[in-house]
Amino acid sequence: MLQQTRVPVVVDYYSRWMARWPTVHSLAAATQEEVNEMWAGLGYYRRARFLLEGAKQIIEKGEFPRTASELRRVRGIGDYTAGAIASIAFNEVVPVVDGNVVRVISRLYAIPDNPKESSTVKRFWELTGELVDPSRPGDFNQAMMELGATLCSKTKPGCSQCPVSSHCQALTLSSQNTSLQVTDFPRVVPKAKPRCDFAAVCVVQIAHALDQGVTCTMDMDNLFLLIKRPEEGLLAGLWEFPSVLVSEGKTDAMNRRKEMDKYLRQLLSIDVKRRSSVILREDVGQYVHIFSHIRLTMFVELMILNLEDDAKQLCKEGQDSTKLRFIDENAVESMGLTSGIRKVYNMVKAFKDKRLKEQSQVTTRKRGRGLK
DNA sequence: CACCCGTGGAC
DNA sequence: TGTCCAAGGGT
Repeated sequence: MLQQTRVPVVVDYYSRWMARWPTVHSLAAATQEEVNEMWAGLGYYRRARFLLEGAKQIIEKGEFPRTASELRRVRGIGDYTAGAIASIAFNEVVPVVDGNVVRVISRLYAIPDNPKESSTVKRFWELTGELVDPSRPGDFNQAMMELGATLCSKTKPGCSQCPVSSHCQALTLSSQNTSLQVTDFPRVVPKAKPRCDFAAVCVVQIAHALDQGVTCTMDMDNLFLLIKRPEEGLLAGLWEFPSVLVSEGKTDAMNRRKEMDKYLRQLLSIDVKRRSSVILREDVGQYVHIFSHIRLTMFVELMILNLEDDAKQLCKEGQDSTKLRFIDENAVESMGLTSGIRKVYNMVKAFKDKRLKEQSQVTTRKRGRGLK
């Protein structure tokens, strides 16, 4: 959980996770779906899949791996995690190199090289390996990480209080050369700008047959259509509202609806337009979700349908419940959604609330006139 | 080696 | 408001 994720973000997830799956055995018996739901909102969802795979691997093996090289073979465990478990849990004398250690080491040895380059990474591991305290490798590794996380911070290092400042070559250099500072280490490497994607998102709500008219759109029994994303790639295997990527030049309302209609037709095996009465279809707004490598602009629309009975039946028959589900409002709010999809849902909900308020005002005014 | 894969807190 | 990046790993 802590891979590329800060402790404060993780703690609650960790508690819930460990309460539900306290042992490797119990986790190995869980389903991918359960694991996804528990992980929802934490990001880097492959970690959840790998953790489940890893647990199964270990059960298959029959014993928990106790050395870094054995741990390294488990799914989702790389050099860092293998070293951390081996040293902290089993006292193996091996180093760990995470983002914090990279900062500490690159300053201690005044390493000007690109910290992402493999040769430099190799050097970090070698240098840290020379320093590990053989009697307390776990404590040493945690101390190195803690030093990097606190005193030896990225922008404001507390060199005056640092217990190893007398060994720090970056500090020495900075005192000799005014143009060079401790914070120049590790070298900053420019990263690629995120690409821009555009998506049409349609929150499809199936109204009850009895519920005619917009006044019923807040009915708790109304169903939302959710789709399971492909098992590979971005947000793999997670649930979302029907979405289609559109090219940058075709983000206008007409093109978006055209693409969405095509998608829904294929998805539900029916022609939505012909087999339903559209109670409401309206643009809700757009939301820009920032991933680490993608800037995704989502154009959100709300569509409330009243399907003909036979079309509803077709939907049920045509739907593969492992890829497509109709879920009521309560369940949507309690289920595991990605943070972007949750944002979209809240947007739509606010939109409906506003609509309902406007409508009740209209009703009140009408009633007022009637009484006169 | 370059790129893919989320999220939110800090500054 | 924008930028950075965290207890990284896989392909």
